[in-house]
Amino acid sequence: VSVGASTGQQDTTTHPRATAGLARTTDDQITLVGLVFEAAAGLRRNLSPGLDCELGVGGQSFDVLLRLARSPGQRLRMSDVAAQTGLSPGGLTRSIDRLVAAGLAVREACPQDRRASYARLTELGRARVEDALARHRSEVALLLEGLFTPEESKTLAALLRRLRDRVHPDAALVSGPEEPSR
Amino acid sequence: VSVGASTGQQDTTTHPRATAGLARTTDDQITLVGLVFEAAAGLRRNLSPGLDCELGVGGQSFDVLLRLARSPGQRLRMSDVAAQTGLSPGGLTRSIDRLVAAGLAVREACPQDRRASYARLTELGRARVEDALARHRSEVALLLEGLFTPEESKTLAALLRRLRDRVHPDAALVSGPEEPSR
DNA sequence: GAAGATTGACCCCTCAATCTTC
DNA sequence: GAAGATTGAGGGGTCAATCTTC
Repeated sequence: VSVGASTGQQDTTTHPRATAGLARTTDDQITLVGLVFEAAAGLRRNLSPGLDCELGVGGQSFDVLLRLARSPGQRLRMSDVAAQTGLSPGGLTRSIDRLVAAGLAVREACPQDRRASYARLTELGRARVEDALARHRSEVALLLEGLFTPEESKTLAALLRRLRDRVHPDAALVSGPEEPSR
Repeated sequence: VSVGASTGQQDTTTHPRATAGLARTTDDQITLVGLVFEAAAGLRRNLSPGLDCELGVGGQSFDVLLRLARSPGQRLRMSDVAAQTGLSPGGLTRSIDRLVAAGLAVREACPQDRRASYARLTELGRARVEDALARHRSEVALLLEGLFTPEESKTLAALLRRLRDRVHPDAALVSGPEEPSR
């Protein structure tokens, strides 16, 4: 996808008609969506390399690893991870395959429902997540240094959270307080 | 990449210690970055199908097409498109390949620099972009209906633009006022 | 030698079909 | 029959190597 918000600060009325008839009416909403995509892509390109080398399994696995790490018992059912991360079932299967191959996670059978299975972080996996998270923190801090005041940061987070809850509500589902398990 | 901002509204103090020792200290900045990724992923999954079927060439080409459409003469040098979209040179080559195969764009030699080449939208390409943009507009409007007040929308866009300019400055580079070209 | 573009090798995701278990 | 998970096929991306032109 990726939609362009592109045009600089003074979007409208820069170029009455850009050569042909393509309207330059940059709807606020289209611009907004484009900015989200561009910001995400920019962040990704800035932050991926660090996570990649820290995890050894492609930075895209970080999301999955983090979800597991934040869950009680460091384990989650496959389909729950898929819902939270937004990955397709197939994509998640392969993602867990890689983590298993790297020794960062293991699969466990689910006694209550023999169709389902859990993915659980290994000790190595837990350690790697912590390392990667630490590095991620410092890289983010460096990248965003001086960009927002605390209030701005708060405002941005609140608005983004509202957007996220609209377009990807499952991402907010954290495993919730269950019995500490084991 | 994709980092989890995950936890719902009441982030902190939901789960004093999630079974093991992984700190639940959700730094504001980490959360912010995670929210950007989650919002972008959510928007993508909501909006891609529409663009896909409207363009016939995978919705991810929309960004490239839009950049071309917004440029004078509907053409841009390959490397400029790559910089604006954030695609790698190789990725852009293949993306243009697909557009050419679909009849939406053509390659043109650059007289001033025989190393470079232009990608230019065909008439069909221009028409498709307009159709896709129209559909995109209505889908976005539907998706974001009632989410933000105009002021909130403005605030969010301003903050996101600042973030985007930090992490992906080239995205703002629009071809700028040149001679209308033909 | 550096820059613009392309190609080959490879990684990762999605979709649809399949199998098992509810 | 529906849900959870996996697999095969295929699309689309990156990186490194290469070729041409500056």
